[in-house]
Amino acid sequence: MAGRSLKPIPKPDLADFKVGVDNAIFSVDTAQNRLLVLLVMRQEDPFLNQWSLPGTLVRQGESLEQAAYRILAEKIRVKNLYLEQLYTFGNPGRDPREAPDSYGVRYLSVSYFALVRFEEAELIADGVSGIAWYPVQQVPQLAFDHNQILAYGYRRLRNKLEYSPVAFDVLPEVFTLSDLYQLYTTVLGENFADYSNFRARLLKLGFLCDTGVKVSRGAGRPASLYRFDAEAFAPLKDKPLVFI
Amino acid sequence: MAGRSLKPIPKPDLADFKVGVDNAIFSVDTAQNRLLVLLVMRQEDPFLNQWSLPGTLVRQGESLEQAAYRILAEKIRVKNLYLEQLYTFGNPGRDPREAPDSYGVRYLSVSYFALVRFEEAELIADGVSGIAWYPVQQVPQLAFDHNQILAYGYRRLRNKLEYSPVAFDVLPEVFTLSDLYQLYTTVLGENFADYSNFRARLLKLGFLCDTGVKVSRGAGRPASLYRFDAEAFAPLKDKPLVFI
DNA sequence: GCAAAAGTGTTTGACGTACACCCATGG
DNA sequence: CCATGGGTGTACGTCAAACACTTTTGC
Repeated sequence: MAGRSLKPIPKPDLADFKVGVDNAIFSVDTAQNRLLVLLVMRQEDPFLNQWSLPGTLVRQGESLEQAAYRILAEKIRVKNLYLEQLYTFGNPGRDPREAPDSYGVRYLSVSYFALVRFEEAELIADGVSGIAWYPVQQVPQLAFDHNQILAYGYRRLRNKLEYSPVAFDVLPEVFTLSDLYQLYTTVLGENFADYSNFRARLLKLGFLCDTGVKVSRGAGRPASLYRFDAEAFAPLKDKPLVFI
Repeated sequence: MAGRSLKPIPKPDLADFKVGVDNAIFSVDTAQNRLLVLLVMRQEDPFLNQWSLPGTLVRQGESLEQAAYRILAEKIRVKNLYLEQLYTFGNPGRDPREAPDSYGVRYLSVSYFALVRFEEAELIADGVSGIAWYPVQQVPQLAFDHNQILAYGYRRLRNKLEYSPVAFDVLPEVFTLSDLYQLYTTVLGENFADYSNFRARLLKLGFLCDTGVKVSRGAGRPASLYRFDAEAFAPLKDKPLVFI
């Protein structure tokens, strides 16, 4: 009825989108007890010369996750990492490139959250663009709504640590229980069990096996090196766990 | 260097997107102890005449959440509900409308998760389209990747129940503790504390207040009607809670 | 009175919390 | 030998699990 032509009635005013992927990439510098997030200096408009989360626009034939891995690989070289989707921000007007009359293309951002091993993460500086680890407590004003994305990622990181074994994706193959404890305190603060109880709980879970090898770091009794036993952990997967 | 023209170097092959919002809308039929999800019969290609989650494409000037509320309001009339973003699916090829040569527009889906009160939810049947509550255990093959979205939403629902007060968004103003317990068992199965312990734990949390009013349903001792006290709950917000 | 549903209480064991204390090394 | 960090043990309180039992209704 009252169609404009022979073709089916056109959909009312659908928005056209470009889709971006923005990564909140965290790492833990246990030596300095700092939780870091990777920021890059924008090389183009909008927000030229302002810090932002590393991001990219999704290309033809590329999945969202592929885009997330691509942007990550462009910025750092890393062997071990944990990555998962975070949240999707798509309010109209969130990107200045959208025409002010709200006509034209919109920019949607699918954010990803990543945790990488600080010691092995090698930043790829191309000599032009700025790129740096920032302590999460000291990040400046970021481009777009990236501060919001970062806050979201930070919250997710803290939750993940409490009930999933992400820490082991980012620790070396072998590590001391102090290393593990320090990672937790750096991310979560001091507001949880002391080392003694943390140690007892983790060991009782049964997926950390003592390699027997001792390592001495400066003064004090040498620590045992432990290994995360993926097989022993498998049955606990998807079970409600408490690492706190 | 080697730019094609005076204009800045064009971005390599960015994908163009339409963005859809798909809702996994759940409700609990406590009378029959069934967890239901809302399905609609598709009226157009692709997947004509196949069941799917209610969805829509995002319009100009419309936020993702607005689109989620719009599609929900088109299908059911409901006063109380809980809604949150679920996950974003954007793999190339997830929608048959995408040209097979992977050139042309892509269809991305931002999924939302909703919980509504079954008794007050009034389905809007326009006489043409099919719309129905399906027990989650009996949903048929759905259009697109909607079975995957549903599985994702179902998992989220179970998690939410355990550590957040979503149940009270979907219970009547006053309710018996049995009502509450039945809602939990319907969603989570029987694999948690018995009624006695459930009751004791919830009451100790202190945000359920006894109205004093009794209600009798058939045989058996009449039950007290309780009310969720939002003020008493406020300090517990964002704290790790266990409703199990 | 009896079945059915609501509500109370009690026992037990597991576990988190907060400590005190022993062990092994470097300087 | 002592400071430093690693590692072990214990005492206490809290709470989840299981279950027995009482109360109040309909029939």
